[in-house]
Amino acid sequence: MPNFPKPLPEIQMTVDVIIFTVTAGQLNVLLIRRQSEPFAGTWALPGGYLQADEISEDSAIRVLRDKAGVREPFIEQLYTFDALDRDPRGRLVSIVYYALVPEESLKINTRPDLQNPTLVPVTALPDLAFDHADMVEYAITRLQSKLEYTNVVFSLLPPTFTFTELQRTYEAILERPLDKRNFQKKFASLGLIEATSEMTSGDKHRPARLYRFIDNKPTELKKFF
Amino acid sequence: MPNFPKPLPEIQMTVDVIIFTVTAGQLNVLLIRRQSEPFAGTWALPGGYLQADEISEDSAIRVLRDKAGVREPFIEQLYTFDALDRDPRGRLVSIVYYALVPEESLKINTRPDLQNPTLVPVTALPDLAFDHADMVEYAITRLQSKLEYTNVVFSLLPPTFTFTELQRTYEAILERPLDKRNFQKKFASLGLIEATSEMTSGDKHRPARLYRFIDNKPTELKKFF
DNA sequence: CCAAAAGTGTTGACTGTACACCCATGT
DNA sequence: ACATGGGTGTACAGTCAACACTTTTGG
Repeated sequence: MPNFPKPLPEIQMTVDVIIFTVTAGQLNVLLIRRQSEPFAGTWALPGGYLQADEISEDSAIRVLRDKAGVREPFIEQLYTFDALDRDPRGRLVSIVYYALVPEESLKINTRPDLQNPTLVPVTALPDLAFDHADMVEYAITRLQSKLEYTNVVFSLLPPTFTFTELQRTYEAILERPLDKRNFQKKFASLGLIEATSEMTSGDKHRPARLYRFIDNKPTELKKFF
Repeated sequence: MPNFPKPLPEIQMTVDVIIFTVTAGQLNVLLIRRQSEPFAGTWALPGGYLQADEISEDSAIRVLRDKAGVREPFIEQLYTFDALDRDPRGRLVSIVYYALVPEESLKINTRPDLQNPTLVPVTALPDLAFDHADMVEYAITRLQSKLEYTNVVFSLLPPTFTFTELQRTYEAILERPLDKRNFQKKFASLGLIEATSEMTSGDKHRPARLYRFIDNKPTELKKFF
């Protein structure tokens, strides 16, 4: 390639991961507190250097395991951020992934030596190190549109769930209320979920039917919402 | 980050670019013929090494200028490919962009010392070097869905165009015929284009009205097709 | 006058949206 | 008995999809 000088070794690569989960009707992101400079003490996304013998997706999966105790996440590459000034240490290119995790499969160990991994609602994000705020913003946009034409929501829910839990998950991410009757009609007609014979119990109201996803595989749909 | 060893310098980065244009009702990709090993003599996407002082998008824009003579393209990051065995020379991570270019703004110089840049219809792609076939396939899928909910098609058309040219562009990319009356109704109702006072002439049939896009900025739309 | 592409409306099916009341349970 | 969320149907509006003939030009 005539007009490209030879490869330069000064560029280093990192992988950052945006771990989403929905708790109590809120969309949350997992953040860590940086121990070292730059941005020591500031909240940031978990991540690390890309290893020469590891693909970036595996690297992201490793971060998920170490920081959130999650083993089989939904994970997808989001974007590669490579602005020249994004890291004061020099040219660092970051391949960013986002992951969707059901609340109950999270096993977060907030030990300081693991950088205090903490769930933070996206509606109340603190200042973030580097360009991590841009990354989160972009990931939310992507997640919102992904919800509308795929079945990825199953990655955020436990094996069985009520219609209301499903609807609350959508509402948390789309940040708008949905009509209960229309939501149920729509979802029922998609054929993605089926009723189980189980009902909730112990709540101080009428028990709710539990449903499950028929297959837990990412699928594209025509239209959604 | 306790469980990440220190940065390793052995990873190198490249930028590859998928340049799309529509000619004669066909979607084409610009390919070059590799001069050097590996894959010498094989068709490949144009690209080059990422420079330490240049962001990947500018690198992609430079490729466009050098190989296709294009100055103000629509360009978007597609995906970062980093499989361990994607390049026999070692660990090379490629940030891939795709660009949309109107036929008449292309100035391709097929000189062998510029690696014979050549437009090839996507329906008749030769074997490609590295994982470039995967890249093209993914880019086509992305382009198809992008067409359905954005106005990016303007990047593939000249400043003024007929309704039929617009429709043929959609058909070339979506790879299916569209109904003429429904297409015109739909597009007219979107308010993206306006009639000029000009008509085509010299064709051996009735002249057609020429239209233009009201603004040439990427815009998201509700629904499209 | 023939060939070629331009231009133009209507109908029926389907999909989306708005909206309110009774039910089953725990306290 | 009351409070809480569960569960259900209808009507109207908007959008989508199918479909064919007349017009204008060049040759």
